[in-house]
Amino acid sequence: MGRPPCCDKLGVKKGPWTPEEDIMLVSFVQEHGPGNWRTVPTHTGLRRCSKSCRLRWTNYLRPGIKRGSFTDQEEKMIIQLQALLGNKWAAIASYLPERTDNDIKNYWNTHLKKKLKKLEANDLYSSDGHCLSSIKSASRGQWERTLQADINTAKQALQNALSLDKSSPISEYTIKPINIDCYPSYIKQEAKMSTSTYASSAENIAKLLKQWTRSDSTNNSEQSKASSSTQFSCNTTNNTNAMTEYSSSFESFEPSNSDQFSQATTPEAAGKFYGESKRELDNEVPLSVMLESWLFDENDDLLI
DNA sequence: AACCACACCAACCGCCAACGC
DNA sequence: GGCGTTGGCGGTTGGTGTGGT
Repeated sequence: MGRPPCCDKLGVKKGPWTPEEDIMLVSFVQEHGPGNWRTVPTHTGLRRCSKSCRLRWTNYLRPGIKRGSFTDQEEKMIIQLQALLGNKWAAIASYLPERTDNDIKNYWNTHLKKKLKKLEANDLYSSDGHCLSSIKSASRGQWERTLQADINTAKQALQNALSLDKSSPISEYTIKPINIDCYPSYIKQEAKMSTSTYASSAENIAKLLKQWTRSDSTNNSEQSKASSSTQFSCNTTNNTNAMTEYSSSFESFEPSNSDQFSQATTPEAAGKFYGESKRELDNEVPLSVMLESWLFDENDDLLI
């Protein structure tokens, strides 16, 4: 039983997003801010359900998203947090501000699960077939040192993440040199057509968006063919910059109908803009505090 | 070159909690 | 308090890319 799926309506498009749709969605968020997803399809003319729009934004288009492979530090942090929190991907993602819960979940399911299984298998039996439990006691000191090292790594990672949380995201996403190579090809095309300093300001984005929507159908179809979501990816470092630059252009944008962007000058408001949940913003016995104290406290108890 | 198997990840689905009326 | 709507979350799926044979 239950509520019928929101996407069962006739005429609602499914499947991969096209560059045109992306731009329409980005354009909407620029004007109205992220939220009010219900109104997105009607406002933009997108034939997508509100849920799909929200997902596309939070998992792909939202500024500040880091793509590409996970670093060792991120990996360790995910492992630690997963052990602590379970499959609470959203909670885990809140400690990795540049990663989405979907990304973390995917990474866990495709990489870490296997990796841990392997490690577990290696740990359970030594080369001569002895069970780890017997070894554990024998090499307890070594095991403890490893654990301590892991905790320190997690501490460091968490400290970094929390310092990101505590400082204003705005400062994190301040303007960096534009590296146009990292934008999706369809964006690059527009950029080359119009100006060499693409996305140096929100005005430019607005102009480009207008150009895009005005461009003839032939042009559009060519761009569609030449573009796909995978073209968002380039090397990891550059990609981070790309999204960072993308976000910086957002921040300088002053929407006419909403003040969500301009309000995002406080960490809280900015946090909200970057997709943090209300729960985290309220900071009422937040998970972050619990986790922080857990990791930052002396670990004497653990190492008896 | 063609086929297959596997890996990866974007997107979907269904459930649930929060919220407003 | 009941009900409908919306947003958020976690699990799962299916399309696409890639490597091996």
